[in-house]
Amino acid sequence: MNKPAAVTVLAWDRLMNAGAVALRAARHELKRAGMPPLEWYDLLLEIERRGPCRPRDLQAFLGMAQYNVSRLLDRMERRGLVHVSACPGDGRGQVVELTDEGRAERARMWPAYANAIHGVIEQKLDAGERVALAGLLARVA
Amino acid sequence: MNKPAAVTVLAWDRLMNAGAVALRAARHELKRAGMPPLEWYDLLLEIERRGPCRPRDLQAFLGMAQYNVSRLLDRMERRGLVHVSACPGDGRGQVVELTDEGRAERARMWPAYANAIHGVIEQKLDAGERVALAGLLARVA
DNA sequence: GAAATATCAATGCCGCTGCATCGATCCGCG
DNA sequence: CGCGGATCGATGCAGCGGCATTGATATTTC
Repeated sequence: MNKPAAVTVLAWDRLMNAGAVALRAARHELKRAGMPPLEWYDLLLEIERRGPCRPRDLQAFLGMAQYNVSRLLDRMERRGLVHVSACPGDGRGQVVELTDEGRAERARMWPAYANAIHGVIEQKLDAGERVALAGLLARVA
Repeated sequence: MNKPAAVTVLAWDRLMNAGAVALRAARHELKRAGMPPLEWYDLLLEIERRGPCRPRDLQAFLGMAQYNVSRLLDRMERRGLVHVSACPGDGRGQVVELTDEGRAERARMWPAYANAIHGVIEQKLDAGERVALAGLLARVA
């Protein structure tokens, strides 16, 4: 069994904590602005960046569970943010693409999201620290 | 509106990512070992450290929602890990304390939890980096 | 080319979370 | 003391997430 050093546990605790704080902040800002849940943003942005893509790819890129992608897409399609169609060349699969409204909604969400990012990162760390943090966290994930 | 700098967004992304990775690892290890959910550990540890305490304090210390504390305690009491009794001096309140079984369960959970910590932090960062990371994250949260 | 295997996505079931609200108790102020 | 407001914790309801399984199609194997 691995008995982690004290500093390891400290870093872990702070990571869990900072992660929770960041999550809460993002959700709070989005809710405050009357926007959809945080997960929608990630999905919308991913599709916007990659163009039309398949659910199983979104699943892989975003690290989501298969059934969550399935249901999330379902909800988002019902609100007209994405369009899901059969995949040419693979009868099992689908292709997901953004609607104009989806693109617009993503853009509307950004300011609220940005507020959270600003409050959690920009307001608390100077430029050098941000670089250092990004570097260290890159090695973790 | 605050338009965060690119490095700010990068740090944010990596924080969200690392946080998710850590969470997944911890939950995975606990599940693999047939242990209770991650949240139970935090609650058990908090009570173990502070001694008997009141739900509303646990709520504050752990940053949980009131109703989640309430229901979590309820589940844990039913499994015999904590004991909840009326609070002397405040007819509304309660006092929560660990049972022996609660203490034992917390101890049993630790190795699985430690595996996750080891895999996410210790295996990926050297001692100096761990200190640096802990320092930076402390400023965030 | 037929049968076994793997991949893709959906879904029924249950437990947990978020939200709003409630009942009970406590506290402050006149 | 008595009333109004605050605090503590529980809970009904609805929505989301985890798990296991299914149905459909594609791919591999012989």
